[in-house]
Amino acid sequence: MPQRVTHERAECPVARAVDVMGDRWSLLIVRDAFDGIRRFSEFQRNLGLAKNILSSRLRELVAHDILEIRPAPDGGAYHQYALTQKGRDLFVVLVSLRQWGEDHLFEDAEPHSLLLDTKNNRPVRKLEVTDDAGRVLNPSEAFVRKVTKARASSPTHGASQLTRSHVDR
Amino acid sequence: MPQRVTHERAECPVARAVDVMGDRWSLLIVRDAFDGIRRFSEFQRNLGLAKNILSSRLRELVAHDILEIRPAPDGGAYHQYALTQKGRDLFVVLVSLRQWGEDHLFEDAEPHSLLLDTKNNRPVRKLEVTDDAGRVLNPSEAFVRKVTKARASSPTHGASQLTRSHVDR
DNA sequence: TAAACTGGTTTCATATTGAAACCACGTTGA
DNA sequence: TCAACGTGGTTTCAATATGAAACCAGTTTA
Repeated sequence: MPQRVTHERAECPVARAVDVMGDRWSLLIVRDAFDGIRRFSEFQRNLGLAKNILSSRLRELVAHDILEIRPAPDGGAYHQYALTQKGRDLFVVLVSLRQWGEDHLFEDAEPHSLLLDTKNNRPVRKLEVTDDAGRVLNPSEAFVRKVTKARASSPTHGASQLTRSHVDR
Repeated sequence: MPQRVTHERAECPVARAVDVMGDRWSLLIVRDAFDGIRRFSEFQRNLGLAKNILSSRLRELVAHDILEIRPAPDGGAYHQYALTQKGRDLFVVLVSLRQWGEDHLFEDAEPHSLLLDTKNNRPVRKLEVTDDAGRVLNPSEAFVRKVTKARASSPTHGASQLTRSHVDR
């Protein structure tokens, strides 16, 4: 009985983020929102996904406070889906995915859309991971420190949090 | 008849990237690979996903040249899954997701793992999108320019590439 | 006032996911 | 030496998610 595996309570922020945004449509919906798309039918036309799926994804994104519903600005009957601050903060994620895609998912001569800055119409700079002094870090120069159990007051002291079910799946 | 919608040939690099990495497991497998995980059973134990799914995801990641299979370093019978350069280039994507998760998916007092730089054990700096001169850009200061049809030699001249099926779905 | 559009929901078929059983091979270790 | 165990899977089958299409109520538009 496969119920969807969830990482909602994971201690790893990547896992939680993937839990929320790690599907085939949510990130593309947010991308379109950055491009100014606001209405159901626009999303649907642009993305070419089924209406029921779009409906369900929009509902989830609103529930996660990534999009919010606003009344139509012209007083019309419909409403809009707009990015919240939490949604706008996905900008870097989208840019990183875009840059990786540009670098690795297109043939050399193949054209792709470009992210330009409004001021001088030039491509955005390549993102880099840096230390707190601004020095560029490659993957081998960083590591993940697992959450440290609260010192001297650990509730479930010795028991590893990594313990998992022991069935053979 | 729902066959999986694909964005393989999209002109938008984000769409292609999501097509490859936009599922519940691929990014987490790559995350674990960054943490030094190499073996089938380690991935399985760490992620707690079913073996058939892991098997299929590893196969896809290898097919996409994000992971590669290497012989066991100790000459053993098993083999390893190691990141390729294309896989290592996902580092920024993972870091951006991590930072978004840290900022928006944890309660204030709730502990989470941390990405530190090896040199001085301090958290990595927050990623920022900048223009080509290094000036920080917020989402409203950038825009996507769609691929421009080759000037003066457009093959399918007037036909919009955004045309989609017209059925009501 | 009828036609078209908007923003959905419902229905139903197919695809994907997940758990568990199974399996071949290699290694321990008694 | 041979039984038990671990590894790295594949197979089977049930449950869930996705997608296409039909449907629908309310709103514009002609």
